[in-house]
Amino acid sequence: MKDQQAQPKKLAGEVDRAETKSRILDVAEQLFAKHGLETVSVRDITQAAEANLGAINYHFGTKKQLIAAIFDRRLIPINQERLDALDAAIRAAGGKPPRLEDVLEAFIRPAVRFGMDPKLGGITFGKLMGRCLMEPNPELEALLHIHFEPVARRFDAALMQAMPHLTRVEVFWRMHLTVGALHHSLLMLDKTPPGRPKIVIEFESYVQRLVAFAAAGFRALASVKSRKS
Amino acid sequence: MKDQQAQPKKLAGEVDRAETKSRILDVAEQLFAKHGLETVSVRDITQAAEANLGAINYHFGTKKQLIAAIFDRRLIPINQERLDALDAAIRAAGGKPPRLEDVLEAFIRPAVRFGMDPKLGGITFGKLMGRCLMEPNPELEALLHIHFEPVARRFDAALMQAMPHLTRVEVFWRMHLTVGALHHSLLMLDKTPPGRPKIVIEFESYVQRLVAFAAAGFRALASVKSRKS
DNA sequence: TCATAATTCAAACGTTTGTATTAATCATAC
DNA sequence: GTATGATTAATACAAACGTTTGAATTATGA
Repeated sequence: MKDQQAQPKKLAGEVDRAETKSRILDVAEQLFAKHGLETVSVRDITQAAEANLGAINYHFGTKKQLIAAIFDRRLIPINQERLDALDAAIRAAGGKPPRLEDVLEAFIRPAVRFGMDPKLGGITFGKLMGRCLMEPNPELEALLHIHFEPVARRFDAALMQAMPHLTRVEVFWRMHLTVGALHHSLLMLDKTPPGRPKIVIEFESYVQRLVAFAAAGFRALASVKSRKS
Repeated sequence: MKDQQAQPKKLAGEVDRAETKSRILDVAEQLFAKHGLETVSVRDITQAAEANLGAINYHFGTKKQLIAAIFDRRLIPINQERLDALDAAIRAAGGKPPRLEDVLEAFIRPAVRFGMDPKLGGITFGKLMGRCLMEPNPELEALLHIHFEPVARRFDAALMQAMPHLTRVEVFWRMHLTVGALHHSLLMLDKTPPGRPKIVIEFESYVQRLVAFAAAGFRALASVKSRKS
């Protein structure tokens, strides 16, 4: 019935509209980002994607597997670009420890770049990611762990080189503060500040702000131990 | 039937166990913090609280009103303590602008203090708060807005005095990065770092870390505009 | 053209959800 | 005690959920 879907479609009258499967992926990503994983039902998705109710179960198996597919599609390129950028930062340092700002930028920039505007308007996946980092769903947690574990390992090592005075636990700590700030800001980007006018974000300066904020935090906390406690 | 619940109970054989209503509040707070608002059903709560299924609807009206009651119970004292601490910081400055660290500590310390250990083990409300800040539930958003709007207004003003070079939008921005870092860290506190041993947190040094991280971020970003963009 | 596989479709399944209902129990005031 | 209002209890309800099913439809390869 649906076993050999290695080649879901050979070649036929395409161009009319995207395949059902990818249409569902796009629509589901947007709805999940806007309203949350549990709030959005498979009926919401299939209706918005102009597909049949059974389409999600047919193409993905279950709702959870659809969610996993959405994360796979975004997280794999994001984390690949992170590792590439980290390699470049280490290479640029030429034997010496990499610059703290370069390491942080290697981590932050891909999240912002892929988090926004993949032909869908706005921040979409960035918001989805922010929400799901906070959610207690254990299966989702396991999925994210698989994606992030190798990335975290390499960035931890690089950060310990860039900040030799910090222990592993302290780097772990500060990195989590950075991740929190990053994703919270991605989520808040389209909220209006106290003064009504909508906030405008320019990609490059946004990344620089985040990097500067995080880098300062890393350096400041390096001396907190000698100041207090 | 249940209209005049001004005096839910006069005075009788208490001490055996807490009232049903407050028992539900405690249990629901813990379950919501651990598993999320949508995942936990009213049946989960009433069973864990050893109450009848109808108890939530009887005492609170609806599940959403129970959630609102949970937030009211914690947020009112937290934000009151924030405002008191802010007053103290301004008073301590004696006419001059308050110290940045004092303002940030006035905001952060109550969240950590009330977020953890109100006779329940662990971080409980801190986690719940972190999750719900990210959630797209519009009614919840409205509830949080009511609680935070006056607090945000006063802290914005104080931060603009402490950092006179920053515009209102820039303060808004940085404050959100700080809030993101704060709540993400509260959520992550009981996760284990890469090295297996569970992380131990000491209240005072934890607060100082967060304050130092945020203050450094505020100061660093003050000069980002002249550096780039 | 015909057989075969892939996809779509409409309908139904069994759970679980939050809430409402109605009667029983309890404590208090007269 | 007895009447009154507050609480608890057991059950019922309609709606929504994710998933399954089997037939109808479409596209593909011989």
